[in-house]
Amino acid sequence: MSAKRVVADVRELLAARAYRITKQRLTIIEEFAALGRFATAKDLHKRLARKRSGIGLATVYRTLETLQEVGAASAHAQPHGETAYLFCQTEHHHHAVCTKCGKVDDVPCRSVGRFARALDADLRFTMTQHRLEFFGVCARCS
Amino acid sequence: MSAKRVVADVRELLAARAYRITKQRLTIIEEFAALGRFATAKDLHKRLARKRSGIGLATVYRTLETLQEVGAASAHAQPHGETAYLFCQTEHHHHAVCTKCGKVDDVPCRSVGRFARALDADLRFTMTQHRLEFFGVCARCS
DNA sequence: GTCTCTGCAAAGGGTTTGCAACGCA
DNA sequence: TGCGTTGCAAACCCTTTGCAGAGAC
Repeated sequence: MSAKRVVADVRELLAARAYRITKQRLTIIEEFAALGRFATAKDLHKRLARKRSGIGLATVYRTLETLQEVGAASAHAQPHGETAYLFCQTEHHHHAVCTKCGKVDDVPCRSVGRFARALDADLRFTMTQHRLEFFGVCARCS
Repeated sequence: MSAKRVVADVRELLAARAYRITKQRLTIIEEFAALGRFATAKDLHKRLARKRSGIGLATVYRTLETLQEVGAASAHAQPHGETAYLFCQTEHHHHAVCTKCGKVDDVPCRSVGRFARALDADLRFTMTQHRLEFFGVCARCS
């Protein structure tokens, strides 16, 4: 998917919820979408600063929040307190994170039914939600 | 496993790494192990305060850190910044969290091989680590 | 023109750290 | 007795908020 296409898609998501299309939001979305990996608000802010965008850190935070709201980003709290964000527009799925280059692939959600059945049988636990994360080495790095 | 047994086990883990067995650490371990669910440092601190233990919040944090180090606790960063800790001594496994009562069951790590093979086939991604979390309703709550 | 959004700086909240007193080994 | 541990308070760091001016629609 081209960068232009991605920006256009998110633009629609924003418009659909009556969010305004501002220069700052477009700039952030462009940078964020092109990244293809987890980034903290500070990471993004630093990258935007290099381009002399003049966008404030608070705006980055507010935009990331908005993107989550319209379903174009997901947030992942990290052990030491910072939150890592990932640009992702697709339905429910999981992530395969390359531990070498940091790139994140989407993993469709399959085979979870097996777990659900095993849980019900073993613990009489009825699963309603799940979260899976995979870490390893991607094709390019191996 | 009895409470005494659990405390004795952790005592050994601490001693093995030359950590000192202090009154505060034992008190925290007892409270934490009996809980059987996620707790933040503040949660534990509040519970300990009720028992007039006089243990400081910083000590709770330091003890939780130590427990992670010896493999008796795991930390889970939460969306809004707080970290939830779970007392757990067993090998690599996963958690089934009851969304009604908050109790956490351990889930042995099975069937992950399937995911690994699928990832390798689809994305040429070599999985080295994974993290699975399940949410739902436990036996007692259903 | 209205009402949302932005940038700045200050406030907020969780966690860590410095230090003197304490207490386990 | 020596050195790890504790309690307190201050420091830290990430994130959120208040507000006045700017900008989208």
